[in-house]
Amino acid sequence: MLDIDSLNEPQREAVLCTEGPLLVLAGAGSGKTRVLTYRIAHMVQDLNVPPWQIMAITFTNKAANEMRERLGRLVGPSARGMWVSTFHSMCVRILRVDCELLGFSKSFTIYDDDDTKRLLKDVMAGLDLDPKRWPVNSIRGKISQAKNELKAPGVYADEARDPVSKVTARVYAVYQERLKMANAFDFDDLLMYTYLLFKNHPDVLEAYQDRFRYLLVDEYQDTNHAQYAITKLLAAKHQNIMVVGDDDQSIYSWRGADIRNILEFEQDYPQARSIKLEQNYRSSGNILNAANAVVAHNTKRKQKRLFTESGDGEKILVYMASDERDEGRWIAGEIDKLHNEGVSYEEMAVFYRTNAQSRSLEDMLLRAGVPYRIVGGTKFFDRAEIRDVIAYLTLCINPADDMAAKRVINQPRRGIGKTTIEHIENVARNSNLTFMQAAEWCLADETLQMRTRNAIGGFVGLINDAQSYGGELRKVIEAVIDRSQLIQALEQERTDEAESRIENIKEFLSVVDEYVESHEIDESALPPEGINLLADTRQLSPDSLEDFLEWVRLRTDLDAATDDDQFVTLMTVHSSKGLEFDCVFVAGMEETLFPHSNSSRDPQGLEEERRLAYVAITRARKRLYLTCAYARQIFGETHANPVSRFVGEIPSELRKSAGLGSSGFAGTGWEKRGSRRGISGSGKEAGGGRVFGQSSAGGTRPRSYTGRTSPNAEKKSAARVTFAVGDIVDHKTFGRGRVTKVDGDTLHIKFSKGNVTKKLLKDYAPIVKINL
DNA sequence: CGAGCCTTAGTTTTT
DNA sequence: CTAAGGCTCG
Repeated sequence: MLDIDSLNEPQREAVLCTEGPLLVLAGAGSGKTRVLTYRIAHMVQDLNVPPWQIMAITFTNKAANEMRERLGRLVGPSARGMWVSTFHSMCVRILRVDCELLGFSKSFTIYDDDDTKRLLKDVMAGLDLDPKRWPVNSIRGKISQAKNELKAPGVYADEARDPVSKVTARVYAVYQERLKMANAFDFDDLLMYTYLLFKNHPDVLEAYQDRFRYLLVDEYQDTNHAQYAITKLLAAKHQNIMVVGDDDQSIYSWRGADIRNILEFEQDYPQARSIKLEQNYRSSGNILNAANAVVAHNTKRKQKRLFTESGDGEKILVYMASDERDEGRWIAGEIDKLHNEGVSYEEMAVFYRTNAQSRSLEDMLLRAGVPYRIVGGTKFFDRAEIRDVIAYLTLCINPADDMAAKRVINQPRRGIGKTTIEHIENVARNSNLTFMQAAEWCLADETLQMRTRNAIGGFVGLINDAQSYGGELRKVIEAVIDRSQLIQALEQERTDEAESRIENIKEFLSVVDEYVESHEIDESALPPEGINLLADTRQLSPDSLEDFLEWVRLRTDLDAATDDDQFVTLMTVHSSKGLEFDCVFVAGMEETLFPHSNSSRDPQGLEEERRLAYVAITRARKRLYLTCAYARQIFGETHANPVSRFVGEIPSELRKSAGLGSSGFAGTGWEKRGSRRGISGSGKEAGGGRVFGQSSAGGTRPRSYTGRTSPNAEKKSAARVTFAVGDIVDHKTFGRGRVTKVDGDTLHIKFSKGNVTKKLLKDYAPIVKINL
C-alpha cells in the first residue's frame, strides 16, 4: 500500500530512519513533503506507532492543512489523531490546558497585530511617550524581537543600553502587565509563555515529551529562537526529532528566524543522521538552472546543487511593461493564452514582493475576466465590521479583554463618547477593575447623565446576556450579532458602503459554517482513555465559541475550501513557499521592489531577498514569467527603476525577452517621447544588465506614459473586455451602474447613485463588468 | 457627542 | 494615492 520503492535512495533513507535525531536538507522540489508524509505513514502502518504520539509542526496553516490532507489519503482516518499544526496553534492548545500555572485563565484572547498596536499606543500614551519620537511600530518590533529571543521584560531592561532600548524596556514591562490583566497573549507570547511553561513546570513538559514521542518540524530554517527552544525541550527526552529544511529558502529572518538553528543541528544532536535531498522533481531544467544561478550569488550558504533528470523545457520569458497596468494587462493576456492552450487556471499563479502590488494586478485580471483568488492577505478579517463582530464574541468569552470592550462599546453608536470612555477607564484604573466591570460600576455613577448610563447599561446587559447563550454555534453567533445591533445600524445608513459591510458580516457567518463543518468531532481519533490529560485539547469543538475564536484568530488564509475551484492564485512570494504551479508569473522584478529597497542596503538583507527570488523561481514546474515595469506608481508618484539584478543573474541563454526594449517590439514613439537617454537598447533583452531611466539621472520623468498602454502589449492582450447595452458595471467611485449606450470606445453608463449618466472610455475608466 | 473636514503617515515580508 | 486619525464646529 505504501509505495516506498517509488522513492529515491536518500528519500527512502529518510523515511526509514524513524528513531533518533534526523536532519534532512531538502532542496526545493526534492519531494520533501512526500518524505515527511511517507515517513509518518510508515511509522503508523508498518511500525504500529500510535498516531497520537506523532506531532508534525509546520509554519503556515496552509502547509498544515495540506499535510493533514495528504496524510489522510495515505493512512486513512487514523491520521486525525496526530497533531499537525503550526507552532502557534500548537502553543495555544498547550496553553489552554495549563495557562493557569502562569496566571492566565483558560478563556484567554489572542491579540493580533492590530490589537497589539492599539494596546501599545495606549500604554505609551500612559507613559507620556511622544509617538512622534518613539514610533509604535519600531517599539513593537523591538518587543517582538525580545520575545522571540525569550527575553522577559526584566532581562531586557538589564541589557538595555541605548535610549531606544531603555524606552522599549519601560513600555515592554507595562505592556506585559496590561496583556495579563486583559487575559490576553500576543502572537509572540504564545511561544514565549509555552517555553516558560515547559521550563518552569517539568511535570508538564514531561507529560508532553511522553505523549509526543515523535516530532517532525518542517521549514526548520525558519524557526526563531523561541521555537527552537520549544522543540528542543520537547525532544529532549526521547530524541526522536526530524527536522526538514533548506538554508536557501530561509526568508523569515526579519521575524527572528535564525538559520543557525539548521546549520547547528548536528552540534545540538551529535548522533544525528543527516540526509541531503538534491534531486528536483518539480521544475524543468531551464527553471532549475536559473534558480541555481541566482542563488549561487549568495556567499553564506551550504554548498549544494540541485539537479533534475527532466529536459530543459521552455525558456524563461522576461517581459518589460511600460507601467504596472501594462504589466497586469500582459499577465492577464498570457494567462488567457495559456488557458486557451489547455492549462487550467488553478495551475497558474502570480507572485509579487509586496502586498500593495496586488491591487493593480487584481484590477487588470478582473477586467480581463480571469478568475483569481488572493491567498494570504488578511483583508477579510481585518475589516472593521468583522473585527467588531469578533470583538463582541471575544467579550462574551473573555470580558476582561479591555481592548475588545473599548472597541465596541460605542459600535454601533450608542452615544458613549470619548469623555465617557475616559471616565470608565479612570474608574477601572482607580479601583483595579476591568473595563467591563468599571462600566457596570458606572451604571450607578450619579456624575454621569442618565442617557449615558442607560447607554452603558444597554451594552453591559447585552454582553452579560450573551455570555449565557448556548447551543449551535451559528445560532449563538447570530444572536450576538443581532443583539449588538451592528447590522440594524448599518441598514439605516442606506449606503452602498454599509450594504457591503452587511454582506461581509453575512460572509462571516459562512466562515462559521465552514468552521463547524470542518471540525466535527471524530471519536475514533482520540487517544485511549487514561493515556494522559491532554486528550481534551486535541480537537477543536464545533460548538465551542471559544474554540472558534481561537481558530479564527490564528487563521490568515481564506483558501481552505477553494481546492477544486478554477482560479488563478495571487500571492506574495513569502506565502508561495511550499507550493508549486505549472506556470508562475513573478511581477515587479525591479530594483527597490525586488530586491526591496529596505532590504538591499546590507549584504545580509540582500542575500535574503535573493533567497526569496530563489523561492519564487523554484515554485514553477513548466513555465516561468518574470515581469517588470519601466515606470511604476508608488505613493501616487511615478518612479522608473532598473530591472532587478536577479533577472540579470539568470544566464541569458535561459531566458528570452518581450515588451519594451526587446527585439521585435514595435512600440512607436516610445523613444521619441521618452527621455533621450531612455530606452536606447532596442533589440537588447530587458535583463541584459542595462540600467536605464533612473529617475535620479536627470532624464524626463515618464509621467506622460502612466495609464497608457504600449501598442504592442495592447495587441498581445487577449484580455480586452467588451461591453454591451444592458451590462451591469461597478465603478470605483460612482458605484453600480448600467450601460445605456456604446459609442465606439465610449460607454454611456447610468449610475444608480444619484441617477446620473456618465460618458466613460471603456479601456481607461475604473469599471468592472459584473456577471449576473 | 458626532459628523465632516483636513492632515499625515504609510508599504517588506507573517503567525 | 488611500486610509486612518486628529481636529473643529454644530
